[in-house]
Amino acid sequence: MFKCEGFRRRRKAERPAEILDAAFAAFADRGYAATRLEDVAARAGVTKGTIYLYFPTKEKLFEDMVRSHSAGLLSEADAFLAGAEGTSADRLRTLLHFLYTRCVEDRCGREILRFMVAEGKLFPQLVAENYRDFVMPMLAMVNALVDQGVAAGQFRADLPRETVRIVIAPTFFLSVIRLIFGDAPPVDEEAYVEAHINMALAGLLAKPA
Amino acid sequence: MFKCEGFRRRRKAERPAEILDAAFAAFADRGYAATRLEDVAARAGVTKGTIYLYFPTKEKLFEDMVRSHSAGLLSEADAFLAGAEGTSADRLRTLLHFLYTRCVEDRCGREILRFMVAEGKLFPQLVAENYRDFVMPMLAMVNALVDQGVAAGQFRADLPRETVRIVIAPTFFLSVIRLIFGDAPPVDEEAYVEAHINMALAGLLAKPA
DNA sequence: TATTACTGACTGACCGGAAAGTCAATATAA
DNA sequence: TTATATTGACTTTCCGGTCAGTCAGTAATA
Repeated sequence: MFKCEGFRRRRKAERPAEILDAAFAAFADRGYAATRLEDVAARAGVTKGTIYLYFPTKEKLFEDMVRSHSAGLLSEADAFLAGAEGTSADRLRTLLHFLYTRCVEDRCGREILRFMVAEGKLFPQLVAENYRDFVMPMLAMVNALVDQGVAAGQFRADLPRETVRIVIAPTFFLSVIRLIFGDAPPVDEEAYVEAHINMALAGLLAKPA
Repeated sequence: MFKCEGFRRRRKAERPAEILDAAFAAFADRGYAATRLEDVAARAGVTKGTIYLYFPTKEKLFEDMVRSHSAGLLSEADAFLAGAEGTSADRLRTLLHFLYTRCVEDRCGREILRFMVAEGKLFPQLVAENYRDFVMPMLAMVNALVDQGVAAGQFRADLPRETVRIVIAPTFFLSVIRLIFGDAPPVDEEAYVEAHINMALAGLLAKPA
């Protein structure tokens, strides 16, 4: 038997997401330990008691927040790359562009990285989950792209293992820079991205015969 | 009139360093907010009251700890690079080797990065200091190396700006990986370093005529 | 050398405020 | 009137910071 839809019911359905969003903002701002649940509550426009109607503890709230904010990134990457056409070099450019916009530019992607670095020790399960569900498939995706490039004769055949991680490392570096320096990082981002693509292709492309 | 040297005097001289070391271990383990001064005291083999004989507040203790643990890194790098001989490529290898051993392998270097990412917002002055005293001179050093390589005709002349940051980015990436995953990171480090040097040189070296 | 007086590094009990988590009371939609 | 989403005061625990007291180690005296 379904209850009638109404205002209270709608609130109840929306509360968890509202609280999770508030939690993201609060935890990102001050870190797990220093964030008070009353801060989270205030941001969500409720009081502390309400949070406990939907989340049993502060820890669980944090974990659910990270999960809800990292889900979806991967499928997005998949879709983004599936639509990419052209040479292997073109597809690599597309991928790096995606990483820069979605994982560096976008605050959510960055802050997830901060949570991993800053709070990972307290939430080892969350770290493992994130690696399994996001990092590994992402690396596999890049690996596949590189393998295709090699198979097509466009990329060098003698690439050392781990080359893929080297290729994407600069995106993480810029993320870290922005985590540390906020939105006014001491880096010329446009030139940085250009230098990155330049160097990645120099390392990957097969020498013209 | 100088007092006689004695046991008590010696302790007093050594206490600050002992407390700073204990603080490093404690803060690195649990983060700034979650670390209790009694943890620090216990690690140093004293009680909380003693800490306050040498440091006015928890914040100041943290700041002094970071300063004491990041000082020296730069002069070390300077010395390391000054002793490097050979081609520009050789000198670059030497530099990357230094970064990997001193800033990635060594726990101290890594944890400083964690402090910047995790606690930087609370200690903006510390961030600025670290950038000014360590990151900037370090970048200048690498820049000088690259410029020499270009001048000597060993490196390409048309390198985009920010290339230097791209070159050292993979060392930071590995640091982050180890901060997140501890001492058993899901990376083949030897292959990683090889791939890094390989790609850096591919991007930098002038094409043989 | 033996005794005594003194110093100061160190202690640990204590305070006040803050924050996680609880629950009886309230308010409001139906 | 009933059901329930929400509140906010309350309890408990914890921790940064304080300070009066302790006692090992040193110097002065006999």
